[in-house]
Formats: sequence, structure tokens, C-alpha cells
Amino acid sequence: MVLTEKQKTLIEKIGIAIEHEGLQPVAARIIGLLYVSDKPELTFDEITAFLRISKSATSNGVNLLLQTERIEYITFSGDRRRYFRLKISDWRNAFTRRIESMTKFNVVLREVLEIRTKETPEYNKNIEEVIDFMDYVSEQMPILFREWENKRK
Amino acid sequence: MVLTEKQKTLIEKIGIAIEHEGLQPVAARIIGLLYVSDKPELTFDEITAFLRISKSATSNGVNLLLQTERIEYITFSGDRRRYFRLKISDWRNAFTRRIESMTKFNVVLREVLEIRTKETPEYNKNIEEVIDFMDYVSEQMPILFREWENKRK
DNA sequence: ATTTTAGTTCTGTAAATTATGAACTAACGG
DNA sequence: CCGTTAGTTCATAATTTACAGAACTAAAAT
Repeated sequence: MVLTEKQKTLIEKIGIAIEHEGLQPVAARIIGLLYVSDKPELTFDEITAFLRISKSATSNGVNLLLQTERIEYITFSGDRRRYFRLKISDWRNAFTRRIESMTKFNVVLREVLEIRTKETPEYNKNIEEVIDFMDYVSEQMPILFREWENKRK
Repeated sequence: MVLTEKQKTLIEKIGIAIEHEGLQPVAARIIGLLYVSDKPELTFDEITAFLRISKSATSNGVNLLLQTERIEYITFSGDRRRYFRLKISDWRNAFTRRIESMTKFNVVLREVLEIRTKETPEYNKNIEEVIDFMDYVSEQMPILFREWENKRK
């Protein structure tokens, strides 16, 4: 298998998008590759070859992505290699985690509110609103999933 | 005005949290300072002094935060200085932008779907689901705001 | 007119990040 | 037990980032 030009440019595009989310370039490109690859599962060596990177870069990349649960791997009996693939079927959890990473800022916002001067009621009220809204959002998340499922049918 | 120990440690805590969102340390600490400061508006020099950073660091920091619309400034007649403050009253827009930054990945996901082999229907279906769900989320955003407002009353 | 204020911009650099290549390891295959 | 495969680890090189400090600018104050 060889990559088409379209696939290559899309890998770069996805790479940059994911990089902006804070991942290192190689890891971001591995994700891009797994998105466009005709085979959804690729071995360590295939990743190394397609992206023309060193084995150590691949090793670091896949391990980072495994840790952060963006990819996973499967194996086949009689084959020592790991076949890496996107944990795309896991997108519900991934989305939930991203929302949670926003709402967890509420913990420190509550601390802010505690030590803030009471001389600035309007300002403080804004902070309270943010906290309250983010709490509401976390609470509504399961409902959002449920209603989306319903709508689909 | 001088910062208490509590304020100082909270600035660092907020700083680290915001850094994880991809901002550079100084910019993140400026946000932290504006959160805990008794005066919600601070001048360039006050920021420089409180954080013990150079003027160039302050200049870079505030300009970055202005560009990304995390802070804004007001002025007073007869006073040349700018008074910087968090755009906290703008948190609805900020939240919307963060959701949009997630949903904009849909643009590239649609491209992926276009060029993907049709030999992997299950995999492709997962991608379609993500796209559909994210579309649903953007669509539900205004409703979420509205219902939260209602609930508040 | 010159000094002060409120910043900006430029240059250098220290530190952090990211990737390479080579050496290594552990399991398997013959 | 010797070679190969599938990866990991380590030392190091290259690149990027983030900041300091000094020189600079434009407007306002004296």
C-alpha cells in the first residue's frame, strides 16, 4: 500500500489541527495517518515507514497516544506485532473528557471566589455564573447523548 | 496594594491550569493575577510589578490575551494608561468558541470521509457518528444557554 | 524644547521540546 | 544456541519557545 497525494495532505492537515490541541507533531501525524489509511490498523513498522520517521519517534508517539487513550492496539495469534488503531468508537468518552477538562476549572474558580474581596460584587457574580453554568453543562451531558441517540432513530 | 500568600499561590495554580490549555506561562499568570486581584482592572505597570516580569514579557502577554479575546482594556479620560481586565462577562462567547473549536474538526472529518476507502463501512460509520453528534452539539448550544437562564429564575 | 510616561520592538539566550540514530533487550523461530 | 523481529532506551542534535534587557517611539506633561 502506498499513500495518495490527497491522503498525504490530509495527514498534514489533521496533524496541524491535532497539534493545536497540544500534541507533539509526530503523535498528531500518527493520528492523521490512522484516519486516512485504507487499513484502519497499522503496525509499528508501517507507521514508521509511511511517516518516514525514526523508530524511536514512533515508539514515543504510539506510547503517548496509548497513555492518553487516543489509540489502542489489537494482536493476532501467531503474530507478535501490535496493530494500532484509533479509539474512534470511544468518541463519547473522549468528548466527555474534553468537557470535563473545561468544567474542572470550576474547582479553582470556587477557590478564587472564596478569597476574593467582597468589594466587587458584580465581578464576583460573573464568576459565580460561570461556575453555575459549567455545573449545569456537566449535568446535562448525559441527557445530550441520550437525546441525540433518540433523534437518530 | 500587595498580594497575600493565598493570592500568590492561586495565581500559580490558575497559571498552571491555563498553561495546560496551551497558553504561555506569562500569559497564563496574567489571567491568574486578574482573577485574584482586588482591583479587577490593572495597568501594564501593575502587571509587570506584581508578576515581577519584564516589560517585554508583559507586552507580549497582554497582546496575546487581547488577540485571543481573553482580556480587554478600558481607559479613563486624562489617563493615558490602559486598564486591563478579564473578559469574564463575555464567558458565554468564550464557552461557545471553545465548543466551536471542537466542532470545527468536523470540517476535516468530512474530507476524511470523502477520500476514505468504502471497504471499511463500520469504521466510516463511526466517523459519521462523530460528525453528526458534533453537529447536534453546536445546534443545541443556544438551547442549553436558554434553559440554563430559565432554570436560574 | 526636553523630559517623562506608556508602552513596543529587537537581539540574545537559556531552557524546553522534539526527533534522530545507535545500541540494547526480550521473545520467537529455526 | 544463533539469527531475526519488534520494539525500547539512551545520548545527542536540532528546533522552538519564552523571556530578559536594552534601545527605541510616540504622545503627553512640564
